[in-house]
Amino acid sequence: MRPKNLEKEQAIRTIALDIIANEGLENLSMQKLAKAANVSPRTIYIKYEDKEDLLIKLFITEVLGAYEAAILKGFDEKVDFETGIKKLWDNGFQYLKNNRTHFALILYGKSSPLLNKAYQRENIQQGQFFAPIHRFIQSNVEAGIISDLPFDAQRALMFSPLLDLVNEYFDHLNRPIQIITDEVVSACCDAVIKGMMK
Amino acid sequence: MRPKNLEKEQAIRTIALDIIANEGLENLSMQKLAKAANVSPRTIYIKYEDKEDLLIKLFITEVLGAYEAAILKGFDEKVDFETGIKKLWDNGFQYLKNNRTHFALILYGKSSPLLNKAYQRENIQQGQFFAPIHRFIQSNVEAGIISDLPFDAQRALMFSPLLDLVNEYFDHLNRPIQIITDEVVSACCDAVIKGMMK
DNA sequence: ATTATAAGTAAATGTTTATTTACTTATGGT
DNA sequence: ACCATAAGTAAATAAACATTTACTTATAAT
Repeated sequence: MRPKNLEKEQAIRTIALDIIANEGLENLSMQKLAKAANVSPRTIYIKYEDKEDLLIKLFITEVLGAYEAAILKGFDEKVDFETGIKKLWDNGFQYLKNNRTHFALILYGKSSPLLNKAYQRENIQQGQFFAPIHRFIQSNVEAGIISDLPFDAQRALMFSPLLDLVNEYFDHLNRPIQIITDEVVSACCDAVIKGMMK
Repeated sequence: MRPKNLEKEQAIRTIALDIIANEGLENLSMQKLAKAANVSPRTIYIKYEDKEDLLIKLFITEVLGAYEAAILKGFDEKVDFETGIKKLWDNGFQYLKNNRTHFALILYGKSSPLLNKAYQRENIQQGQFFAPIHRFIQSNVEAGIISDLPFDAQRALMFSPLLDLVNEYFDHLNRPIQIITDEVVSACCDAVIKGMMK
């Protein structure tokens, strides 16, 4: 039997992310995607059941999976709180600013009911995404180093400013001066750490 | 001449927000909206130039305008830092949790290129949105009470955890126990304040 | 070399889309 | 009482949409 052309599969995913980042999720159509990826519409349906299936797999596997791997790269749960958070922030900021199209879909994951439901399902059923971070927070709460709050609240305090800063980073990318520099990000990380510690 | 039916105008806006919140921006169509609002498609085009115009006016005027008014209600720039932030957080959380459909469009404002550009334009040209907050931050920086960072970074530190908490609030709304209570939000606000202060 | 089979294509399907055309209705000013 | 006019409607239009049909192609196993 004829083997799958993995380059085409990758082209479909990459170009789907491009279109979503540049024109918006609401402007991604299967025909536009097929044409841009130099592929017949039918080919997309060989690899994905339908549009919803494509979007969910793109979000969960391609984007969240890679994001999780990047953010946890070299992260050691046993390290002290400040060092750990700094590592996660540094990993996260570097990854997101180098993967604008991934970041765009992550943002849609917070807005789009379809993607949000998929994320929720994934998060509840598997409980795997960010499990090391969950344990890291837990042990620091138990050691009395940070305040005892629900994990969802800790996560909001820890990561949402980072995502917002990346958003500002891209907004400012094409202006005369870049406001969101590595130094600014680092200072914000310090503020987050200070806020969470007892 | 026949006068405008303001109820119909309001119905169009309210139901557009409903559809966006429940089905997603990508599933809002003019015909679906017209049918749901009990109005002819043409009627929408009397009030708005096209779909883009409708979305931008919905976002800027109906949603961001109301959000700004709500968050600044009773806010006094002269008050001390902690009191001021607590007021803004309380106003913001109450407003957003009572206006789920508005909140949904605010989230899309971060993802959708169309709305994001509109917000950026509005923010740069008028510089009015949140101007009192800008001054509040500025004077607290000058008084040496909080760290000196670019305003966009201060805003990220101050408000993005709040938006994330509202998101979690709605995610948990239909589960046995609500995790994001007023107490949790208040504790997060304390963390944000502590982090920003020198 | 042949063949079974999944991968791939171009073109068509019926539906939904944004927007318009041609017409009707309600009302403030005369 | 009427009329000018903008507000409103139902139905139509052409383009774009997700998905399928009918066919061709490449290759691993025989």
